[in-house]
Amino acid sequence: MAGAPERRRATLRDVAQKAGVSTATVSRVVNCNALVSEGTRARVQAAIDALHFVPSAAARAINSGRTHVVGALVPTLDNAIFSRFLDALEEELAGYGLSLVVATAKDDIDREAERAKGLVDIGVEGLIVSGVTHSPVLDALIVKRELPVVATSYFDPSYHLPTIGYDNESAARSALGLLLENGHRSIAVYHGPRTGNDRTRARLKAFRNDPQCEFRYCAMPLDVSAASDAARRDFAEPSGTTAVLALSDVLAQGALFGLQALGISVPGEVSVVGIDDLPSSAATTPALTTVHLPVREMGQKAAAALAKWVEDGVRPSPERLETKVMRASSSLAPAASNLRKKDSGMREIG
Amino acid sequence: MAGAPERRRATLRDVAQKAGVSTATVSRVVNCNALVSEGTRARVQAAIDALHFVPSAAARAINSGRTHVVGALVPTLDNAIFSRFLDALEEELAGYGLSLVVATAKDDIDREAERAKGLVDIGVEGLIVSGVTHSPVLDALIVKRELPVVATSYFDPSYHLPTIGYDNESAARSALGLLLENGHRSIAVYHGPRTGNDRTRARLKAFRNDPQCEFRYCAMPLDVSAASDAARRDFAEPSGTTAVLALSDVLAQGALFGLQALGISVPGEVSVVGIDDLPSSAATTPALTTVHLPVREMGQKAAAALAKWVEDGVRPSPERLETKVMRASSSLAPAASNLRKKDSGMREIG
DNA sequence: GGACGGAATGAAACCGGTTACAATAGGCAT
DNA sequence: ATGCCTATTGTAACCGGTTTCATTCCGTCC
Repeated sequence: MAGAPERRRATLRDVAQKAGVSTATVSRVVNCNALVSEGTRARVQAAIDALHFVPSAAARAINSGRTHVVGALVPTLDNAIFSRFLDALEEELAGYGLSLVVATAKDDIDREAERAKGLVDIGVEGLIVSGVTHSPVLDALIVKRELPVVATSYFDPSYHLPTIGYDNESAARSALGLLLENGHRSIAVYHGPRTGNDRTRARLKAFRNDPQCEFRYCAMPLDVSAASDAARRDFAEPSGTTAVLALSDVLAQGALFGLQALGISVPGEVSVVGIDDLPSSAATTPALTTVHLPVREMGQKAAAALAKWVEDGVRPSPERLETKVMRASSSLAPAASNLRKKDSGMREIG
Repeated sequence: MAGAPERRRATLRDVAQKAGVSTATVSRVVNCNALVSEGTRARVQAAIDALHFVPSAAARAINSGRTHVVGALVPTLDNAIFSRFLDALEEELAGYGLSLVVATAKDDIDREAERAKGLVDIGVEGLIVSGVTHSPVLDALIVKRELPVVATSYFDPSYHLPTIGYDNESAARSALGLLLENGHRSIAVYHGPRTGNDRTRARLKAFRNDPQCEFRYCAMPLDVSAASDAARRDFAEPSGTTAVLALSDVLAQGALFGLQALGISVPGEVSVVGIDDLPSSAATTPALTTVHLPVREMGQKAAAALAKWVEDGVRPSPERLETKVMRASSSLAPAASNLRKKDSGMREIG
């Protein structure tokens, strides 16, 4: 048999030897440095091709001190709102020559810290995180490494990391305001898990105890089916509740579908309002009344801010992004009609 | 003024000097090597803490020859089916100690190749790609680097890379079969862009020219609103079309919503069938009849296969994952009733 | 004809870790 | 006291590139 087919990948020295030049020259060729004669360049290039030489990223990184990789920690990828954010983030980061490593925290700050540790271990130069509630372990890591970190989906200029996001409480208040203006006084509030998710907690803060308004809070997994089931349960019997305010569109859509399954008219009998403005929320019938969260813009801004921090050492300022009510009278109607209906009889009899 | 506050990050040698030991000893402490006495370990640890020392990922990578990073190239993140896949992929990869870099190809093979180049430049040890149609540039890169690459969302054992996925044509045929069994003969086929997307092209192959069955193909952006608009346009006037077969659930949901907006009963008047089985497809009213694509399972299998290839050099075998019809009679009903309706008069008159 | 300047190239240090191997010291049996 | 073994630590080579600086070779100019 012939000798072993040489499994180790070719190095710069292999190429240099084969081309009969020094490693410095090969390095120059690889980096398109002009200071190489045409003949030499050709000879080196031939050696490179023959040996299938590809420079080692690690060796380069060790010299430049740069890895050109940043990380993003999101609660989950399995939710359109985060994947949309990441889509914009990735796109924009690529424009800055940065690659994006993703890791999911699953609403668990310990897991988040652990994953962050993993990202630092592979050499990320910066981090994007969601919200402002994190493990002390993560905070320590950030300080120790002097790691550029931008917090998103939240706006809080007093936070120790720059935040680029929206005001969650105010978004929820916008949604609530719509319902109150329309005379709704008995409202079911559908929301995802509170633990490990400060965005949800912030949104819940919008519901001050209001003596003239009754809120029924329903926690559920962040999942269309869960909200659909909840609506079917909650509205199977007439309850006097005239509206569902869902703290995220996934749940609002679920509620809408659940109500439709019961044959309850939206917004004729029950109004539904969401927060997020997913792409699909504009297309449901009726289209969902919701509060738009500018997640694409947030992805772009966060990418730009982190890139500048990583490249130029400029720590970004917090940025507040505006939310906006969408389709204010689509899956939302005045409560009056509903009250009338409630007076006139029970649904299962009528 | 005092001397410059020393901006460079501390290195192993800094720590060694401060602790009065050799770099080898510090390295041992960092790597929890047992061969260090308790006293020395404490002294070194103190120095590490004092200097905020964090080892360089690049320097480690250069020694181990491993970066523990793999890349995934997906068409887009802004579609629940891919983000769901990535969610499973990331989770499973983490279990193997691998981090995931994502890049979006946007259905453009040149952009895909360019992004792949970027991933290799940062040192990924392996790659996940979607489909089997790629740029020669990418193929060359794979060969040159002997890069482990797994192709997903597609099953083709004859392809030069191992594929882990489902048979797209067969999935489409399952969906079509349902409609045919139910007597539908005039079917609108809603699908996303054909260019740059071989999954869509494969699904379209299911529609052989069938003399007794009439297909109307409608290409549109992969987006709920686009399909909703299309349905509103297509079904505004009675057309004899009794069903919509959407090649992805995003479009099926859009069609469903569009039909509902027109007041057309689904499946009473028009049936709708999709492919994907998104989480939300189970919750719509009516729930969507669709063909389940096991994307979570695909994520897990792809992660396991790539991990094994990267770690142990074992090239995986192709794996075919089974698709499955879901809710066969939910948004789908026999065409007979519809034909009757069609005979009895035009909708806008009746 | 000798000094000068620029282009092409090479030698070697260096980046920040890991690790094979050598060296030293202390404990214990003989 | 001598010899051997082990535990601990240090020395230095090495990983695969980049980069500084020196060197060589030419063509020119005076």
